[in-house]
Amino acid sequence: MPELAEVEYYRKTWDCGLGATILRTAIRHRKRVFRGVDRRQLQDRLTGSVLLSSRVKGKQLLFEFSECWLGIHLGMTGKLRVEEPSFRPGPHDHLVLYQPERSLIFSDPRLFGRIRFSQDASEPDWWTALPPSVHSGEITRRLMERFLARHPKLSIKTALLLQSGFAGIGNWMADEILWRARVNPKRASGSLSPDELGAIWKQLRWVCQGAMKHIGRDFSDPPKGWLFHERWRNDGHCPVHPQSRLERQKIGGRTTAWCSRCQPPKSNSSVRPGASSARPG
DNA sequence: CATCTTGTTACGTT
DNA sequence: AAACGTAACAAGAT
Repeated sequence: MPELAEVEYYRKTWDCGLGATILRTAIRHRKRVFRGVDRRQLQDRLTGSVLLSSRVKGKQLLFEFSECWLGIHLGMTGKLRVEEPSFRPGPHDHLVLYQPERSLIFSDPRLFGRIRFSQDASEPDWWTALPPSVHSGEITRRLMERFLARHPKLSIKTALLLQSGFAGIGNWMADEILWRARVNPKRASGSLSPDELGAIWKQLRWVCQGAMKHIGRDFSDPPKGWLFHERWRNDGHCPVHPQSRLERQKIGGRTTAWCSRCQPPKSNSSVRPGASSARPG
């Protein structure tokens, strides 16, 4: 589930543990979320250390401790949460950090998530090597266009899901952006006009900002009018064309929803009914 | 029982 | 060498 704003929300759930010591830890051994990590070392280092800070980059999380760094990727079903100090982990609770006043929990039933670990003095290499978040300001329209030019044959939907270029964008955000930009998800990245690229850029920023404001703040849904509310439904309809059933198809292996009226297969740049009033931004 | 899933990654092909 | 397409990963929901 977690994309940009969901990941930011989960990052904040552990804020209550900032400045507090880890008294002990519990992990589920033999789980693939720890692949490549020395579990013993992880537990030794975390025990007695203090949670100092946290940061997010795309869908990746980094927690700074006084003795080490803990990286978390939530995968498809990962979550962070907080429970009482006496918490007893269940089958999907892979890492528990016990503090005097609470326990911090990482759980992930589907095991696509991943834990990373480092004892380096400064930010670990695997963190600094990650591309900046798509909404960070380091990503410019020029960078976006250069990235798309390197993947000219990919559908724009598939390209938006590449974390090397759009760190943080996930399946629903990509659909939301393309619907608002009125670009058909199957369009080849290399076929997009400057106007279409401009619309994608604008809506990319708008959707990121809106997601952070609503979901990132308290995990509340985005406002009415977002494709978000319709795209999961089997009988979802376009928010601006209530009579138009959303198209649904797999593109690049992911379920994609779009409105055939807003997002026709070929661009029709001449006529865009309702373009000015129907959508924010 | 069959099919679906809001994410990567490995691997073979172009 | 890159870019590209697809299977695989695992487990719960429908």
